[in-house]
Amino acid sequence: MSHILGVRQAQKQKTRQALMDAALALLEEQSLSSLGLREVTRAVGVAPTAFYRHFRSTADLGVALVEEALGSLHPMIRATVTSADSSGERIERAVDLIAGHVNAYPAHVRFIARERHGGVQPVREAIRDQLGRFADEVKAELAEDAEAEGWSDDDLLMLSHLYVDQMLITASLFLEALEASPEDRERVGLLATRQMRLISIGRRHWLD
Amino acid sequence: MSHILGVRQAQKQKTRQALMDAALALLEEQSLSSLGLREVTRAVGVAPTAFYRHFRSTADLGVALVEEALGSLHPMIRATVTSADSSGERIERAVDLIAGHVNAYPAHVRFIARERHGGVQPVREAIRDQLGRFADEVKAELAEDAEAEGWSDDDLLMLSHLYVDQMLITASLFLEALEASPEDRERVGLLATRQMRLISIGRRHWLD
DNA sequence: AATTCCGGAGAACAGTTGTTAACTGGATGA
DNA sequence: TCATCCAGTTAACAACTGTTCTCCGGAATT
Repeated sequence: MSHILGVRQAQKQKTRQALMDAALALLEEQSLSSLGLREVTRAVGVAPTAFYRHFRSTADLGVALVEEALGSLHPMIRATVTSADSSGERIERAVDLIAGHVNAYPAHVRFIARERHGGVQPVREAIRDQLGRFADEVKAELAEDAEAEGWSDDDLLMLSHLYVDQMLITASLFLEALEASPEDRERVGLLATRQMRLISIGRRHWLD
Repeated sequence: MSHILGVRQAQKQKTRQALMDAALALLEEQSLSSLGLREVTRAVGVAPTAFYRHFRSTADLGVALVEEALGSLHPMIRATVTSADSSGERIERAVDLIAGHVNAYPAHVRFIARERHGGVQPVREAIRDQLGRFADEVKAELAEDAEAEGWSDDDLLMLSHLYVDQMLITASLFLEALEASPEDRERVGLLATRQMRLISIGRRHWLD
C-alpha cells in the first residue's frame, strides 16, 4: 500500500495534510463557502500561493476532506451491520460505533453534517456519492439476512437509506451533546437506540 | 391583527422584505456565513448603510429568515397530522403537503436544510427551536390518537422527532429533484411514502 | 405651520480577498 | 557532478469587505 516516498513528496504530503487539518479546524465556526484560501495558509504558516500547489480552490479542498472523512468508514459500517447475533445487540453496537466516532473525529462529523446541504455543489455531490455507497453496502448486508426474505431490491434500498439517514441524525445529535453533561449524552444514545429499534420493528412487520 | 401602518413604516417593511428576499435568492448558491451585507444591499439597490436600519448583521437577517420560513408552517403541520381517517391516507397527505411546499417555496426549504447544521450559531439555534416546536405539536396530535394507548411521553416525543426529521429529509429530496424529470419526482414521493409507512408500522407494533 | 423624527445616501476608513508573475533553493535523476 | 525539477516565497494587483460619521428630505407629531 504505502510507497516509500522521497523527501520531497513526503514534505508535500505533510503540508497538504496541514492545510486540510487547518481547514477542518477553521470550519468548526463557519461554512466551507466562506472559507478563504489565505485564511487556511495563514493558519498553517505558509504563503498564500503555496495553496495552489495542492488544491485548485477551497471547494477542491472540501472534496478532499469528504474523502478523508468518509472514505475510511466503509469497512467499519460493513462490520457493524453484519454481525449475525440479535437485532437489539446490533443496534446497540451501531449506536456505540457512532458515539465513539463522533468522540474521536468531531470535526469530520461536523464538516459532513454541515456541508451535506451546504453551499458548495461539488462537495455536496461528493458527500451524496459517499452516502449512496453506504446505503448500497448496508443494503448488501441486509440482503444476506434471513429477514430479507421476500423483500424487493427497491424496498431494501429504501430501508438502507432510512438507516443511513438515521445514522447521520444520530451523529449530529451526539455532536451537539459533545460538551454537554454525560447524562445528556446518555439520553441521546437512548433516544437513538429507540428510534433505530422502532425502525427495525417496522422492518420485521413490513411484509404483513 | 394588521395595524394600519403609516407611509413611513410601510416603506420600511417593504425594504426590509426586499432585503430578506434578495438574501434568500443569493443563498441558493452559498451559505449564510459567506453572505455579505453589501452583496445583499447591492441586489436590492439601496446603500450598504441602509442594512443597519433593519438588521444588526447578516446572522440577524438569518434568524428573521428562519421565522419567515418556518413560523407560518405550524398550523399546516397540525392540520395534516390531525385527520382521523386511515393512516395510509394521512401519510399520502403529508407527502403531498411537503411536495407542494417545496414547489411553492424552494428557497425557504433550501435555506432551512442548509443552515440547520450551518456555520452560524444563532441561526442553528433558531431552527432547532422551531423544529422542536414542530415535534411538540406532532406529539400532541399523536397523543390524541387511539394508537397512543400505553405510550410514554418520552416514546411519543421520540416518534415525533423521527417524523419531523423524516419530513425534512423528504423535503430535501424533493428539492434536489425540483429540476429533474416528473418521473424522478414521483419516485421521490414513493420512496418517502414507503419510509413513512415503515415507521408507522413500527409504531403500530411498538408495544408488542 | 413649525419641529422632531428617522430611513436612507454618501464618502471615507483600514483590512481583507483571490490570482498573477517571477523568483529561490534544496531534492532529484542522468 | 551537473542540469532539471518543483514546493514554497515574495511582491504586487484590483476588487471587495464591515463599519463609522455626517448629512438629507420627507413623514410624523405637536
